[in-house]
Amino acid sequence: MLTEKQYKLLMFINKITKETGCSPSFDEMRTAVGLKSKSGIHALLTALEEREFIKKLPHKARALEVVRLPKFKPRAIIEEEKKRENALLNATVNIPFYGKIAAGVPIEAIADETSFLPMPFEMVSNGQFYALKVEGDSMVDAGILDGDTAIIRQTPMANNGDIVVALVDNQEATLKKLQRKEKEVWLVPCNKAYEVRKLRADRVQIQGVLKSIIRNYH
Amino acid sequence: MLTEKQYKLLMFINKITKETGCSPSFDEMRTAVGLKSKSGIHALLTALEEREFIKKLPHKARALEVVRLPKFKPRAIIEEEKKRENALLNATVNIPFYGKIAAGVPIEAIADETSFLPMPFEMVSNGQFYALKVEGDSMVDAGILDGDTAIIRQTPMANNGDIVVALVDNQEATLKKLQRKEKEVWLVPCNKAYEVRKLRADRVQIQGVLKSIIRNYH
DNA sequence: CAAAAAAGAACTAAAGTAGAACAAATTTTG
DNA sequence: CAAAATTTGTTCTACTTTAGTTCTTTTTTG
Repeated sequence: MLTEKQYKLLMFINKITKETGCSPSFDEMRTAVGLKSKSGIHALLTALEEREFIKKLPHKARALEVVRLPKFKPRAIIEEEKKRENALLNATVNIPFYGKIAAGVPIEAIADETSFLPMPFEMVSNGQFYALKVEGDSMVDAGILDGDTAIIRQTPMANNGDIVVALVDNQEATLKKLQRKEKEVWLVPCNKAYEVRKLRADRVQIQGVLKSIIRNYH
Repeated sequence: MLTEKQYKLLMFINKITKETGCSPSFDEMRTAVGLKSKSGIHALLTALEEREFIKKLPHKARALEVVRLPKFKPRAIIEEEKKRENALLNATVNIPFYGKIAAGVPIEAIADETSFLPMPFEMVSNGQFYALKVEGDSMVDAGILDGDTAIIRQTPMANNGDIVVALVDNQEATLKKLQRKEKEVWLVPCNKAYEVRKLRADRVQIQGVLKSIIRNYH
């Protein structure tokens, strides 16, 4: 069919002739296409004529005729097709499964050697999510058991009362209820057998907020 | 008719020309079809021209034109498309969402007015599943909280210790731990505040076994 | 192992860009 | 109206970039 420049020129000629009833001059075309010399236009016109998109009367001024245009789909249709394709692709989203939490390793450190967990698109459409396997019983009173899968929204923003993934001293990641007290951060377990950890705020980094718990039996 | 590669290339050319009005270059086609060398494209184009699917001006850049499209897809393409479609369909399965349990209504009775819950295919591939919203706190010690979503495998077969959906007297459906004792069925809550219900076996009907618990925060 | 497909490299050609000289057409004007 | 002026189109050269062709070698595959 055409090269980019040929296409651009053809569309310009078509537009001008439709609008004004007469062909553009070489200099007008030169400007429109963005060249500094007319010779380029001449070459382009020759190419267009060779491909039978225009006809021109040689040695006549402003004597071009658009014979045909490349047939293409309207933008709207193309975009609609893309949307539909996306809707299908979005049926599930694979979120990274980072392994166990409370394993004493920052989450970034294990971010590569991951498997993936397919999640329904609706559940994880807004934001970055990842999954962790819960280890230990420190949250049983919140209905979070050893072996449960936690779906975490990756964000440093959390409110008091949220259950969060907290990284302490860049070392140890745990899932706890968040409670900020002045310059301290309290990591509150949901199990009377455990104690609240009260830490200086700068020692704690929030790596995400609990969005869902999934537990599989058998 | 056409080989897989020829078909793929033809469709690519068609798509690009329709979308942009310009022909793709050899390198673009090379990438699209998945070759590492342009010579292969040349061969494919020659074949396509021989079969009169395209016209090309030799020794001109981006001067291809699609003359016609094939009526039939190569078998390989059909199979590939099916595979991809299946992969997407399998990505999630919609399982029926029957509403609340412990609502005192047999599950069949509400089986029609349902919404659906998309579940990753892997989780619900073997068997018939449905979802229920858990109501009440009778199972909190098993980490099942009020408002949790229970994914149930529809089956009358359950083992001692399984958490099941039990229908009592064809009336009242509850989620409890199962314990069979001789001719009795015990429905064991997981909350010290509740009492075990000991029922004659014929009064109890198992409607499913708990497969998963899903809980969403916020 | 032979035919087909693909890769790779070398080569050739076209496209794009620019500038200038020139020729033909068109318009202006004396 | 005809010469002059001006606009417009053509052609040539030169150079860079992009693209297409062809041939040989390698790999794949039936």
